Amino acid sequence: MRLDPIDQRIIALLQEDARSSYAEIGERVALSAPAVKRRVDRLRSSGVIRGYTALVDPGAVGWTTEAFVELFCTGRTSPAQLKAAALRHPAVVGAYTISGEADALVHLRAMDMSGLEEALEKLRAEPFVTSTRSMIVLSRLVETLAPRIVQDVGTAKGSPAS
Amino acid sequence: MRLDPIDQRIIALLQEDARSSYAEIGERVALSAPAVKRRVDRLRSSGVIRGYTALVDPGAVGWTTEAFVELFCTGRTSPAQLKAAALRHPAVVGAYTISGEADALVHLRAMDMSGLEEALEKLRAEPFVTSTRSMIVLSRLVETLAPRIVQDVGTAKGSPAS
DNA sequence: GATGAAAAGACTAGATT
DNA sequence: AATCTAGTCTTTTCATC
Repeated sequence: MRLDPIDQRIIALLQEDARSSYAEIGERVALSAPAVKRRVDRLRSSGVIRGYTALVDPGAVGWTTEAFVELFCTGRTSPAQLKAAALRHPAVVGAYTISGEADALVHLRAMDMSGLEEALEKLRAEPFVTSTRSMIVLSRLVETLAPRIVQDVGTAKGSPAS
Repeated sequence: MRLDPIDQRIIALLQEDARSSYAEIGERVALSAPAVKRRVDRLRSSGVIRGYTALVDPGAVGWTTEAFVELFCTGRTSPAQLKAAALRHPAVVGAYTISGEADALVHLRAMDMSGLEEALEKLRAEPFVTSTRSMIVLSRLVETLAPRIVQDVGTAKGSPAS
C-alpha cells in the first residue's frame, strides 16, 4: 500500500496521541474531519495501522521484572514452531529469530523475580530448546513502544526522523 | 497508586482499543460514562496510563530491519550516561542495562541493512563503548507492544492473564 | 477517486443531586 | 457514582471537483 505524505502525517499524529479527534488531526493536515476518517479507515483496513493501545507504565501495574533470553534450539526448529511456543507463554512479550550464536531471542516480562524464574523454567521445558542464556534487565533506559514513522521518504537512510 | 479491579479492567480495555468510548467501556465494567472518564483521568494524571498510541506495522512504513546489540562498556559507565546516548540515536527503540556478560542491550530499528549498519557504526563510536555483539533479527515472531495488565492481583505469580 | 458540507446520532465534559 | 445538559465529535449521506 502506498502512503502519501498526508497519510504519514496522520499516522505520526495518531502515534503521538491515538485519542485525538479527526477534527483535530484534520486541522493539522489541512483536511476535513470526514476526509481524515476515510484515510484512517483505509489505513486500518489495509493493516498499516494495526490498532490503538494505551501505554501503561509496567511498574504501575505490577510488572517489574523482565529479561531477554537467548534460545539455542535443536537442529531444525522452524520459526513457526518457535512462534507457536512463544504465544503459548504469556510472559513472552517479544520473540525474534536472530543471526549469531543463538537461534532466537525472547523478551520476557514478569511480576517479580520468581515469576521470571518460573516463566524461564517453562520456556526451557520446550522440547526443542537445548539451552538458554539469560540477560536480566536491571533497568529500562529507553523503550519506544511504537515504531516511529519515516518523515522524509527516500531521503532518510536508516535513521528515523524525530 | 492503588488500582482496584475495575481500574484494571478499564486499563485492559484501553490497551485492547485505545479509541473505544467511555460509554463503551462503561458498559463492560458496569459504570456510567462519566464515572469511567473520572477513573481514566485519574489513571492518566497519576502516570499509570502514559498515553495512547497507534500500533503501526513497521514494515508498512518502511521500517524493515532490526537488531539487538549487546554493548560492552568501559569500567564505570553510568546508566544515565547510557540512557542519554541511547536517546541521541534515533534508531534506538529500546535500551536496557542487563546482567550477564554485556553491560547493556540495545534494540535498533532501521529502514534497511545499510541503515542498520550506519546506526551500529554510530553507536560503536560512543566513547564508552568498548565492543558490541549484534543479533540481527531475521523474523519478528511475537511483539506485544503494550505490557499486558495483571488480571488477578495477588494470585498471579509471574504469568500475565490472557 | 477523493474532497467538503450538512444532518442525525453519539459522545464528552461539567455541574448538580 | 448517577443524572442531566450544553457543547463537541463522529459518521453517514450527498453534491462537487
